[in-house]
Amino acid sequence: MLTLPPLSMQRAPSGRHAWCCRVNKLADINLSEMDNSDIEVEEDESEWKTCFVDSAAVCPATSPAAASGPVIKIPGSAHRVILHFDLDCFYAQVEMIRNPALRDVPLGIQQKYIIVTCNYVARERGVTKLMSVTDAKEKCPELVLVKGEDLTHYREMSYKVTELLLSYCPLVERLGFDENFVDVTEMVEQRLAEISETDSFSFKGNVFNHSSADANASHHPGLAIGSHIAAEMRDAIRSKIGLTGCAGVATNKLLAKLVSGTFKPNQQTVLLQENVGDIMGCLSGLRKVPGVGHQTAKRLQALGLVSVKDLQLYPLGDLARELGATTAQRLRNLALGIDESAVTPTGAPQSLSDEDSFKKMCSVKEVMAKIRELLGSLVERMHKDGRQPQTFRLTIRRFSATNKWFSRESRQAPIPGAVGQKIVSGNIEDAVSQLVPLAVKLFHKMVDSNAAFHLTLINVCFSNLQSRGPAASGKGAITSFFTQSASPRKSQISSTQNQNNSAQNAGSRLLDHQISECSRNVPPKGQMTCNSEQSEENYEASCSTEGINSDKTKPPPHVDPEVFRLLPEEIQKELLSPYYLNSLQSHMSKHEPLGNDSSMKADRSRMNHQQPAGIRVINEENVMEQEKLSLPRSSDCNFPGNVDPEVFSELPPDVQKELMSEWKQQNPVLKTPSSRKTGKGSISKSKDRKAEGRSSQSNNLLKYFKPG
DNA sequence: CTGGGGTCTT
DNA sequence: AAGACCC
Repeated sequence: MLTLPPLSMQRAPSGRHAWCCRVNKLADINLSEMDNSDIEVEEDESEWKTCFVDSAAVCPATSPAAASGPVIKIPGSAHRVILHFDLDCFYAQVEMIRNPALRDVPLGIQQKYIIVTCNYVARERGVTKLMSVTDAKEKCPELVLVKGEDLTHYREMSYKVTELLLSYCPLVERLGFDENFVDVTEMVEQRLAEISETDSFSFKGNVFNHSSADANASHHPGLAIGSHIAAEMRDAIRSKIGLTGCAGVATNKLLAKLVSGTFKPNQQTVLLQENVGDIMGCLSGLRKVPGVGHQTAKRLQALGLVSVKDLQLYPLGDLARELGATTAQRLRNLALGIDESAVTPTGAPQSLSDEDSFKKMCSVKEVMAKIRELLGSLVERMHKDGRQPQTFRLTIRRFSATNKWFSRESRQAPIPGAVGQKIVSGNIEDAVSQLVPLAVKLFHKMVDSNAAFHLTLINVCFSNLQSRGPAASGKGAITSFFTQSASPRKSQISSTQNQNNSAQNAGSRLLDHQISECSRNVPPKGQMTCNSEQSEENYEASCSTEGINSDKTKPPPHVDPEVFRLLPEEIQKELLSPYYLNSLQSHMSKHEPLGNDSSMKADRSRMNHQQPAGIRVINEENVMEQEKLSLPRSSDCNFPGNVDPEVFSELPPDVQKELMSEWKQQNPVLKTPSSRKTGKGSISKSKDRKAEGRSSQSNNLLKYFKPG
């Protein structure tokens, strides 16, 4: 079934600024062997030249006729504006926020024997990602190490970033903890419609392979506006959360991701269609293409393909014979910079797992102890999530001299309902006690404990996560908003993504609505002159969410939720005050002593701006004029509650001020009652499973978006 | 002496 | 259940 965007997507009758970009894109690539599939794509991509702004009216009539193959394509899908955000040395940044004294020292985040990431001070001294501790200490003896095996803080900060992005736009897809894709096509169209003809376009940040002289933004209005949106979002991430990162602006996920890494750190870059060939050609090898992993690269190398150009020029038929038609086409498209994949809202996670690796474990006793330990933290996380896991999986890695770094084995089993309910209700101890024997049973399906064994990793995982039924007590408008049943999933074909879809987007749509109310006074264009203090005031006056959220306040971790709910709102608020939480925190924990440096100066942004080799670019302006650009958009983004007051005092005054202003609002958090759709009697085929899962989980997602 | 997570497909 | 991919 093909679901088209509703015609009610009211678009101002502005034909004037339609995106009449010149589309030379693939012409830049010197392809001697263009075949039919390329032509099809070509037609599709060029279509948007001619039918843009009034696409809602044009699409239904034209798209079936235009389709040359079995796949129906909507012209609107060709002119997407996709952003990719990539936080700078994410774990290191989180640790530097937790302890600002780390900002000025070379810092490495250590997991076992590996430096998984490091700050830029350390990079200046030759430390790199995924370097062994030994090598790193050799390169940089003063390197300060922080253990990073516990991902809790990183996970929390990661979801704050995703939530902030969701407050602008519902189409946010996570990739790992530190990257997000955002499809801002609709936002761009909205702003385009509001633009007056006297306005001129400009790019924010870098433009790949262009200098300021020749990057003409008026030829690329969509990307130009996208670059301003990206700048606003990056600035929000910095001012509200305290993290810096890069962004890429392009017409698909592949290109957005590739271009976001061309200026690092803390910069952003636009890729124009005319430079697609350039950026693909710049890649040093096929492995650099996202989607081409180790195995695929090896198979391609066996065919004599090592560069992106090799793959572009390799006959598609030959490739299909080796890898299958689908994979062949996909890989070739990737090599050409073509990627039609949609930005799929990630929603709440599909699984939660906890693992530990070690040199040697050979006794059942040790195994049981480790399983119990892992289960303890996993069950607690699962409880906080609120959903009930239906499946448990145990994974091990055995030591073996040959092939030791790969190959894990796993066994899984259903979780008895009673155990699942204990997790949900918070009976952690009992749940763990009942899960341990289950895990041991699975363990013995893999390992004969009579014989000798040698494990190097154990992983425990909950999956098939199901939401509870609606909360017993009526909670008002928001709850009913969330408890709508899932609507039929839109067809995959529609990659112009319909945001007015259903409960699936309920949470972010609510936020989105608040935001558009907020931003009505904000000039749609990037060159705004609004002063941030005034913006904050406007925001507080017009966009408070207190009334909506006030009965969903979540108690601090040390307070019984039942008791907390009974307290007067004033008291609740006081308990939630960051100062209260902080004072508690400072009594309960202290910072790790810092190896050598005691200069507590919190000097942010001494990042050096490096240029990518062999790429001609310009730094059009200093991208972030931070103080001026901040837009009052996010409705409920709170700085982490577990900030030490001392740490806070080290922050730069401007950041402190912004944080204070955030905290003052201290938006109580949506506690999400969840909806459980009726099974609908389907043995969900994996395509549907994804859709169903996402829609039922959208409300749970909010759980990850609350202040610690 | 290559983490501790995740995703989706086969 | 394994294997591919991503960070």
